[in-house]
Amino acid sequence: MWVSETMLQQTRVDTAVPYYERWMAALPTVDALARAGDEQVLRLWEGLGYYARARNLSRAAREVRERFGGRIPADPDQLRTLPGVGAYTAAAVASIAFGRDVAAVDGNVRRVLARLAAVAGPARRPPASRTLEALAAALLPPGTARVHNQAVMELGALVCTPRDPACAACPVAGPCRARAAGRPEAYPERTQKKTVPHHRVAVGIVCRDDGRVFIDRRPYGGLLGGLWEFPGGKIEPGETPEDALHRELDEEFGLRVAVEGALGPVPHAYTHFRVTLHPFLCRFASMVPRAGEGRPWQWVPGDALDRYPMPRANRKILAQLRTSNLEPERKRSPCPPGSPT
DNA sequence: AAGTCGTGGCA
DNA sequence: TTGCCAAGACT
Repeated sequence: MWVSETMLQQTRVDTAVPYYERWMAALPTVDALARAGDEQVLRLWEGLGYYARARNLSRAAREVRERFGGRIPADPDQLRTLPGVGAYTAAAVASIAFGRDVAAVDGNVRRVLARLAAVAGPARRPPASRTLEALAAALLPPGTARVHNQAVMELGALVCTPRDPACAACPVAGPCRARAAGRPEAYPERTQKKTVPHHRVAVGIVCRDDGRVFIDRRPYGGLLGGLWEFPGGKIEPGETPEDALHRELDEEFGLRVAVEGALGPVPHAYTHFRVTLHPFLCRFASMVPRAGEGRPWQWVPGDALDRYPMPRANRKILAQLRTSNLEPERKRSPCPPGSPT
């Protein structure tokens, strides 16, 4: 339940299911998770997004071992102290896995209750959020949390949907005040969205004559933290993609390359900005590594790239490379033949 | 309180 | 193409 609820944060069930099956097969117990390395954990998580969830999950497994004797606590307040476990996940695990009588309030529940009681204001922020939490607790029939929580979430997911809710099929259409008011989809109130910035990024697939490719590891804590990627960086105003590539490779790694060809631009959308990747196939020329604490990097065989956790956008580039005619003349071995899974 | 943090499906 | 959003947590 803990793993599945974590995977389901901001993620659709259909998306999470195959990841869940694969994860539980590889790491079936808290102890197995506690002993697993971040490399394996992130590889299992690759493609699901919000990678802090995976890092927190393995950290929390170690805490369960050390602080709770290897037993996942049943008390929501204790669950809540584990990294990555917030109010919703604590309540979901406590109620569904352990039968505790606590209301789990997720986005579905907020929407259902906001409509049922016509609660004004953005549902995720006070004072509406407090009203909705109190309402959820008050409407929870004692002794039924395990089924009740899932029923309300399911109602929100299948019937009381964000747009065009199926009120005709709703078991609580009668007392629903938003429906009575005529516009159920007006609840909960939307918060205004900002227009997302768009960045252009140059990316280098840098190959050596021995068929190895350069990758670096993104710092923990930030965007795509802990994942490996092809080097590169933001294209500044007035700069060509190729100029940006040479500048970034030199600045970050002291890496000099010869560009052998360009791949098509790869569009990719993150949560709060969009990027267009401009990938270049490059031949390694020289490298004078920077002194100090740069980010980790290494040369890996092209066919080993699928063993490293990488961002989705990098996999897109790799897939494009395989279907292009841009692969360079080979001296000894292919560069990179990598067949990502 | 408001920003950060992925990805894929859909209109 | 663009915006919206989906079983949130953390800073």
